Amino acid sequence: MSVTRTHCGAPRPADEGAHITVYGWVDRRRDQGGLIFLDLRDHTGILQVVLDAARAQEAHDAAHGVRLEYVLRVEGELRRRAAENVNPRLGTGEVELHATGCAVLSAARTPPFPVNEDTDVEEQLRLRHRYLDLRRERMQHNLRARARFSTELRRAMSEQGFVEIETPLMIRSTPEGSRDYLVPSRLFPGSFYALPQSPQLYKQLCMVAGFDRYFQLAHCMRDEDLRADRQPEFTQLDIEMAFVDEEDVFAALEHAIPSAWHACEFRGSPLRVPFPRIPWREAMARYGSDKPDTRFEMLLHDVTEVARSSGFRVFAEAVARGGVVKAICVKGGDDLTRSEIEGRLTDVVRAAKARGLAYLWRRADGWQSGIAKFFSDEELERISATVGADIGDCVLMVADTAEVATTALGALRNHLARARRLYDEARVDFVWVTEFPMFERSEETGAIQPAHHPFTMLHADDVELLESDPLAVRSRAYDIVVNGREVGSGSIRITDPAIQRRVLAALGIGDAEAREKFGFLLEAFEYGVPPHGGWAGGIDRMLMEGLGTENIRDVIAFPKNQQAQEPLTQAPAPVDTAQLRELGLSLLPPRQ
RNA sequence: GGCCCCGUGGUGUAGCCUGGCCUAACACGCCACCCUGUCAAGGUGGAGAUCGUCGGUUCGAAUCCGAUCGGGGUCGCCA
Repeated sequence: MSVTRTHCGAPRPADEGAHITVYGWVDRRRDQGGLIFLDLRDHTGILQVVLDAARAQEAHDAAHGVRLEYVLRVEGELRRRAAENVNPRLGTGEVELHATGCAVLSAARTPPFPVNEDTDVEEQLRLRHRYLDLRRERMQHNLRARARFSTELRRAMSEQGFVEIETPLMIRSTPEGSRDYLVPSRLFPGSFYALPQSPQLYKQLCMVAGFDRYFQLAHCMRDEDLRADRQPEFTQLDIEMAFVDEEDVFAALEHAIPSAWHACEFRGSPLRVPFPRIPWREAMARYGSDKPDTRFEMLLHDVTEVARSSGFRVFAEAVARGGVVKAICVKGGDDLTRSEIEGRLTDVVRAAKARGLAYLWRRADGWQSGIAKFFSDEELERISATVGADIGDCVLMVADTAEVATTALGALRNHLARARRLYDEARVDFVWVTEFPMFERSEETGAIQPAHHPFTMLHADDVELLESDPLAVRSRAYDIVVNGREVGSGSIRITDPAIQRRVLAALGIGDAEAREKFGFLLEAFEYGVPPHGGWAGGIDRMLMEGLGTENIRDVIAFPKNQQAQEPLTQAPAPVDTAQLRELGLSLLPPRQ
C-alpha cells in the first residue's frame, strides 16, 4: 500500500491534527443515523472512527453499509476528544479519527462466532474457522507471546555459544520409542522415511562433529493418542553440549529459560533460580510422583512401622506381604465427609490401583473413624506425629506395594490440591528431578526397558549393579517439571563403548542387534567422541504454564483435534490411487 | 480399546433429574426502520431451532430407555 499506514493502536493526543490513514477490521459499529461510530481494529489496538453525514457525506454513506469484520481503509483527521467523551478503556481513548474517506477493502460474512469478545466457543468450530479464532485477542496474544518466547530462547542460547543446527525431518525409523509417522519413498518402493520423534541421534552426531554446543527449536512428531497437553506435532527446545556434566546443562537452561520467561512477562515471573533439584527417590517418597507439584505441601509420610504391629489387619497383612503404608495429612480436612472420602477420593486411589483408602479425623474430642478402634492411643499418637496432624486435620492412608501406595497417594494429593485450591494460581515452580532409574520393567512384556533411552549414562556409584540388580541402577537422566507437569528431559550420554555394550546387554540387545539398530551412532563414536549430554523440552507446555492455559491447542496456531484431524483443511485425507501407485503402495481393506 | 462429561436458532446458555403449563426461554449476533456524541450505544419491529441422529416406552418425549454419530477430558499409550 503506497499510502503511509498508521496502526489503529498508535494515535495519541500529541498527534492531534494529523491527517492519517488506518487499515483494519470493524470491531464494533454504532450507527446513530447522521453520525456513525466505527471501532477499527488491528493487532495494535482499536481506534474510534467518526463518520459525520454533514461533513463527509460520501464516507458516511459508505460506512452505513459496513458490518462487523469488514476490512476498511479510513483516512481523516485525528482529533482530541472532548473531555466527557474520553474512553479510558482504550489506549487511543483520548482521540478519534474524523473520517474524510472510507473504503471497503473487503466485505465479510457474519462470523460463525464472536470475534470481538472472549466467549467460549465449541473447540471444533474454532478449529474449523481457525483464521477467525486466531483473529481474536486471546489467540493473538498467545501466538505473539509464543513468537517472543522462541525469539528470546534463540537469543539466550546463541549468546551462550550454542549453534543452531537444523536436523532432517525425513529420517530412518528406529524401533524404540513412540509410534512413528511414516513417509513412503518413491525411489525405493516399500521403504519409508520416518518423521523424527526427536533429533536425538543427530544431535549426538553433532557432538562427534565438534559443534560443542548445539541447539534447535525442533519439530517432533509422535503418533500417539492426544491429551490436553499433547499434540502429535510439537516443538522442543533441543540442546546438546560436549565436555560437560549435569551442572553445565542445568546452568545453560537456568539462564535461557528464565531470561526468555521474564522477557515475555509470563505468569510466575520472576522464576526462582536455580531450579530446586529433587532426586527421583525423594520425589516419589515425598510427593508420590516423578512429576512433583511443589506449589503446596501435604507431603507423603511413611507409617509402615506403626501399621506393622497394629491390630488393623488390612494394614498389618499388607506390611507382612512386604508392602508399605503411606499417609497424607489434609490440613483442615475436618470438612471432608465420609461419603466424599469413600466416594470420589477412593475412586482416585482405585484408579491408581490401590484397593482402598483409610481415613482418620483428629478432632478435639479424640480420633474419629471406623478404624480408630484398631489402633492404640500410642499408635495413633505416632501416626499423628509422623504426618503432623493437628486437631481439625484428616489423615488419609493407603496400604499396598510401595509403588502402588506411593503413586495412589500422589494422585490423591494432586486431586485434593486442585479441589481445595491449596496453591496460588499465579505461582510457577520449575524443579529438576534427578537420578531417575536407569531401567523399568515393561508391564506388558515383563522385559527390562530403558526409562529414558539406551544412550543414557548411569550413576557412577551404581555401575556394579548393572548385571546384578539393573532395576536399582540410577541414571544420569533429569527432567524439568513445572507445577507438576513434565516439560522436558535429558541426560548425560554414554560415550564409553564398554559401558554401552553392558547397558545394551542388560536390555537384551546383543552386539549384532545393536549394529543393526544404532550402528551408525556406535561407529561414529569410534572416531573420537567427546563426553556429552543434553536436554529437550516442550515449548508448547512451557507456554501453557507461562500463559496460564489448560490446553495445548491454545498455544498452537493450527493444532489437531483429539482424533488428530485438522478440521480446517480436513487432514488426513485419502490420496489419489495414482499417487499410491507411484509410491508402490496399495491399501488393505479397512480393519473391522 | 475402557471410563467420565457435553450435544437445544449463527454464538453462548436455561429448560431435562421430577414427561403435559414448551406454540421451546434468555443474552449476544443477524435483518429493517428511527436516531448527530456513541463506545457492551439506544429505541421499534422482524427473521431464525422438527432440541445431534435412529429406534423404543407413553395418550403425550428436548425431558425417560437403548443404540449410534460428533466433540472434549481421562486411563491405556507417549524409549
